[in-house]
Amino acid sequence: AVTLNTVVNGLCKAGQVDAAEAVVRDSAPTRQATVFTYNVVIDKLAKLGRWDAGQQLFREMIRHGCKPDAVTFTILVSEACKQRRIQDAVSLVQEMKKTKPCSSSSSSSAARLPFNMVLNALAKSGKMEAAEEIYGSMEAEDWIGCDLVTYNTMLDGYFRAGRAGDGYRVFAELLLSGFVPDTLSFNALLGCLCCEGKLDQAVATFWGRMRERTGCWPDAVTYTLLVCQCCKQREIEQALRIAAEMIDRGFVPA
RNA sequence: UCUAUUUUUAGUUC
Repeated sequence: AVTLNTVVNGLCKAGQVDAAEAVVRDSAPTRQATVFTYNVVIDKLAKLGRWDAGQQLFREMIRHGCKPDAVTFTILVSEACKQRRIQDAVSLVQEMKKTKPCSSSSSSSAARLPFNMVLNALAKSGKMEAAEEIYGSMEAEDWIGCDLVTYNTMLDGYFRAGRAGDGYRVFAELLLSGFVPDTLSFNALLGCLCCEGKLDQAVATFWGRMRERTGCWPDAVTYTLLVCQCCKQREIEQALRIAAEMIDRGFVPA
């Protein structure tokens, strides 16, 4: 098995993917190929944009009793997202949920990665119903779970979809799960408040809750968001106050 | 062996 990995790895590095694929395929009856072996080739195929070939090998590994791990799914999902094949990415992650890859490279955070990637792709394309479904299954499965990135991604999705109410709900869920919101969480929350026209609450949050016991500070995004929103609402005084702090802290106006 | 996993931008004029 070690030598097979070495050969396959070498072939891939030398750009001989087809040969590598053939070697892995021929070795199937001997069961010498490990997840690692398959991952190397599937990754190379993905990098070359050969989606179908990658899928095929993925199916083959399963058929031959080699169980894909979190890395396998990450390879395929990241490639699917890159190619805007959102539906494929969703299907992969659903399949992963069913097969529940265990041990080896499947620490909880490794398992979470492809799910977060899909969530991001969905949030970016406004498909929040689909995102919500995945998010729900992450919460439900203890071997996956949600992390700050998960919550921030959902928050951002709802913010850009203009769905403030759902944004607040996710923010509450973040807190309920015991996470401490960071600057990104607050930026999305502030965005939700602004898009609902609750500028006063956004400003209050900015000066208050955001810096209390969270240890997080406004960043360039926070300042841009609030200064622009204040200007839009003709709250020039407030805009200037915020801009002043921004300058104080060494941020340069764009 | 994988990683595109999370954030912003007003008004004016045309």
